[in-house]
Amino acid sequence: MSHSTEQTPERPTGQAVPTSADVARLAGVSRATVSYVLNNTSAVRISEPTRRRVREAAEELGYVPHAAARSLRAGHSRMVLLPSAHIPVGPLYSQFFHDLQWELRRLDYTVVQYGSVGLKPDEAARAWAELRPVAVVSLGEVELTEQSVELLKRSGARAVITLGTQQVPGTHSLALDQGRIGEVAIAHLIESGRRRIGVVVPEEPGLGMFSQPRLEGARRAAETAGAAAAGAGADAAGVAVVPLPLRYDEESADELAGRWRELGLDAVFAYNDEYAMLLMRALQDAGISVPEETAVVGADDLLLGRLLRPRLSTVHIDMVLGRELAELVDRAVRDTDVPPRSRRLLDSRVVRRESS
Amino acid sequence: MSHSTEQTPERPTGQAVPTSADVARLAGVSRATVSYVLNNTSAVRISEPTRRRVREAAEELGYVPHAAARSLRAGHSRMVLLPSAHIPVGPLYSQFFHDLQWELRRLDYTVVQYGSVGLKPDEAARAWAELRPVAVVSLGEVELTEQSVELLKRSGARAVITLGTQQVPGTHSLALDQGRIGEVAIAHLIESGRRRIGVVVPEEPGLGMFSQPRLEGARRAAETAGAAAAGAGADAAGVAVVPLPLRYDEESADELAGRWRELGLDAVFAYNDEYAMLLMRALQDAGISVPEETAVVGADDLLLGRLLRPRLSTVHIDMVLGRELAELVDRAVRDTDVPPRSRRLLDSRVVRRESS
DNA sequence: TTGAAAGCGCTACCAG
DNA sequence: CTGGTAGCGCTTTCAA
Repeated sequence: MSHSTEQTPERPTGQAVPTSADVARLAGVSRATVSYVLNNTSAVRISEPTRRRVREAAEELGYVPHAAARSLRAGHSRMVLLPSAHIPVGPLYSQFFHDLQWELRRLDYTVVQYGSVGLKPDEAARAWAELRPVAVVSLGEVELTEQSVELLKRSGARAVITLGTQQVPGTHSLALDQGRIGEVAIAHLIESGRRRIGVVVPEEPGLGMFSQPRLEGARRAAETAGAAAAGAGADAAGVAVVPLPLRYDEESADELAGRWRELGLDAVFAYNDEYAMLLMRALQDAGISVPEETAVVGADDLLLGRLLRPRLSTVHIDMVLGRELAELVDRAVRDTDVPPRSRRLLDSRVVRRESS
Repeated sequence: MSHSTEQTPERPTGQAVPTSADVARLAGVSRATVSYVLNNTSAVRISEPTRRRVREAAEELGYVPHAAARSLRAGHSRMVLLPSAHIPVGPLYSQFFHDLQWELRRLDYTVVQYGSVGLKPDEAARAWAELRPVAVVSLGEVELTEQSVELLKRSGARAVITLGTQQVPGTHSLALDQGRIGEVAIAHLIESGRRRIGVVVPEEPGLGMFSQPRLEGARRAAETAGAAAAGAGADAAGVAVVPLPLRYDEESADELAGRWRELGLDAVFAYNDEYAMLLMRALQDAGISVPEETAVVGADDLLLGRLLRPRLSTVHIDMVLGRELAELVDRAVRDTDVPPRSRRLLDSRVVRRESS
């Protein structure tokens, strides 16, 4: 209310974004001093009165440093970029995501999700590179090619980390090992004496990344069991795995249930709990008894599985800790020489309830 | 493989991020020319051979422009910042989110989600302001105060848009009107002859923003009905609305169902379909018949509601179009003088099935 | 203890 | 048609 600067009506609506120079002027010091004070630069000693004047001036003007200018000067940023696309994901995934962001922030990174819907891999990588992130953590929504990674690294990214099945050179890839989910599900069903096992493969776009590895894992488990049984001379050699395309709607489920008997299946791994609920309903409506005639296993261990009747057996997934990943990012950023290696960070186990 | 620049082994691992100067050098032109070519500046004509040389050089080096430098120079960015927190949200919300991003990108904005978990309103606003976004679209995860908005605007944000119930001065606030959801649900139940109506209020943190308005809407509907009935001399004056705190787990639901009869309720609006499923299961297990003894209404019109028995009545929510919002953002950014006004962009209607 | 000045990468004026 | 150059906001030597 009492500042001489008020008499400059050249900018109608207070459009001027205050800079450190403005702060310096108001505090009667140089821009350098402002920078020292506001960043608590320890290498230099500023008198307490000066500090206060600077701080008050900054407060007064509502000064906020310009991140772009800062990182331009510094030659690097502390931005971790998480590409995000449109994937329908459950509470597990989103919890993990949340933890990751939280931990990265604790380590003083600026976490930014970059919506990359509908961009081709190289376009996407380019767009990310423009922001000069210090690290990119791709949860697999967007496919990374080798040259994408190359581009990112050339643009200053000190760590590129991928979650998912892709194994791209130059990245730290954390295998979420979706295959294991299918594997344990099918192993459980075989152990329960089932022999012709359906595996639901959602037709929704964007889910292939999860469903394909699960299907492959299922096949692996069947082969393993077959080989073991053959070796033992048992009769289990003939385990069949049948892919079952399914859309997430009633019509598709009813259609599938309608031809269930001709498929001759005695069990199904339904991709996840939600698809399991859908399919189980359709099966029951079609007069197929669960688990007697057909066993059903979901995945994700959602609450809703316990609410169904029969209670749904499911694959419980231990999601990688956001904390662990955050620390990997930090280490990779600090020592560029952490060798890009793969680790598996997801384990799965069957929770048997009543549907299998 | 054949460049004279290869003989500069000063930087071991190709650490150098190529700049426009590098491109210029390689192409044998000035940095200005590089800029013109790469931005297709129409105000200036560059010969085709030169253009090609520049493009090839850029390609060669893997040059990617530095967004920070660019926007520093330009004095503004085209970044739209979406604060994101940890809210368990359904497919509606995430579809909307996706559309919004898509449309904003079409309008040539850079959309960035900024994880703002655990930041106080003013800290958050400051962090956002450092990035100098041209617009901020808060979907309500983080509370915006009047001075937050002031700060953002002073930092160059030309539009601050809030979705949610908050009505902050200086923002375009799009009322998602959660209240209306409770309103239509309760109106429907009253119309069906129910008089003592429970309203589930989730205890999960972060949901208050949705649940409180829904509860208030429910109360409003009850009052309205009461007044109308009193005016008509009818016996409906005594509509009671009872808040029912509930955690999203079986224990909490069983506990609630256990004292259901003493609550003397003949209907319940269960916040959404998932809570409805949880509660309905608990009620049925406790021997309460649905809908005879107690009617149940959910919200969100999820597929799972149709899979339940009885089929779940629900409130279908017409979510605001991402497209519409994107256009509002664009208009607000271009004409600063679009008056910040409120609009309601969500409508709701009851889908009656079997549970009510 | 503080100030002057250089320069990060980029674009937009003006000269040539 | 192309090149030189100033300057966006910031940090950080180097001098005073």
